[in-house]
Amino acid sequence: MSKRLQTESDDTIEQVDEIAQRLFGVTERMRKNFQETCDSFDLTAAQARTLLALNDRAPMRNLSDVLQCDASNVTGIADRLEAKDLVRRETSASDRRVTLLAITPKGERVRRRLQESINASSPVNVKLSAAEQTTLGDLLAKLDT
Amino acid sequence: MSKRLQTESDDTIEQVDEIAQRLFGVTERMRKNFQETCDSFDLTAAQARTLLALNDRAPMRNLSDVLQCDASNVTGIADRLEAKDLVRRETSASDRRVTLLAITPKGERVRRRLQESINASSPVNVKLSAAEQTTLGDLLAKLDT
DNA sequence: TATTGTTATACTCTATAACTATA
DNA sequence: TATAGTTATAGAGTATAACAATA
Repeated sequence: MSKRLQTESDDTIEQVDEIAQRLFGVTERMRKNFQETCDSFDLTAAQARTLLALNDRAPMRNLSDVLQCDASNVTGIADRLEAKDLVRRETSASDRRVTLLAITPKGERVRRRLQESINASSPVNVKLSAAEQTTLGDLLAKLDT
Repeated sequence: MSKRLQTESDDTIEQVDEIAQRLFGVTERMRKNFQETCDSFDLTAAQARTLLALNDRAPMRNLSDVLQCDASNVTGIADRLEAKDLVRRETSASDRRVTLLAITPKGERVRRRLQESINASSPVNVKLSAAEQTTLGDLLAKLDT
């Protein structure tokens, strides 16, 4: 292998590594941003994610899939959201084993403000034009397949 | 505000949210990929990150900055890497308070194979062309400022 | 006085296993 | 027999505080 080709290969590897580092860096910052927003709403990240995932109502089991955590964790999250009157537990009519988490009117108001706050402060929204956002979305979609 | 403008605004918000979700999704998969590679090398993620950060030798304090963790954590990481003969502790000649972590020949071989394995399996490398990688890198750089 | 690395300890997050009530 | 949710408990990861050695 010639020296020139070797160099090109090294450049490629470095670019891949640099992009990976930046991906982690960007999402880490967005994660911290999310955490700060959660703090200002007096919610843990898990509680906020649950609220955002709750369009209307959903089985608790369903939520553990969305949150990518064990079902046992959802119990505590639901307890604390219920204590804040942001969600309430309902027994499913069709399967009495299933408990649905339903968002309350207060929870719906919080959810909406939370979503707005997150999107408004998102670097994706602040730093990129609409066209750049589309390009980024397409590239990420490729990575996601 | 007209109905049409309202709709456009909603579309933008949805796009921002979708891109954010995909960013988290992509990095989460890369993180899992990294974890699997670490497992196959019988290293924890923290040990692997330390090894990758160690070009030659570095003060332990320096490493806690790079790893973005408390200095007290580096002690344990160094203990286990030293037990595997991948690094060794050296006292700095210029400041006897400072302990340097120096990579061993065995550590250097492992580090190289680890880096190759990670880059080769990276979605950035596998799923994107060189041109797309450059575009992605530029967009991430914008997000990172 | 301040800093490096160490130790002991505590806290958070998450998973596992056993349990109940339903199916 | 299998599944939804609960409970108790254990593990990993990380941070805080006190300490010895050195600057």
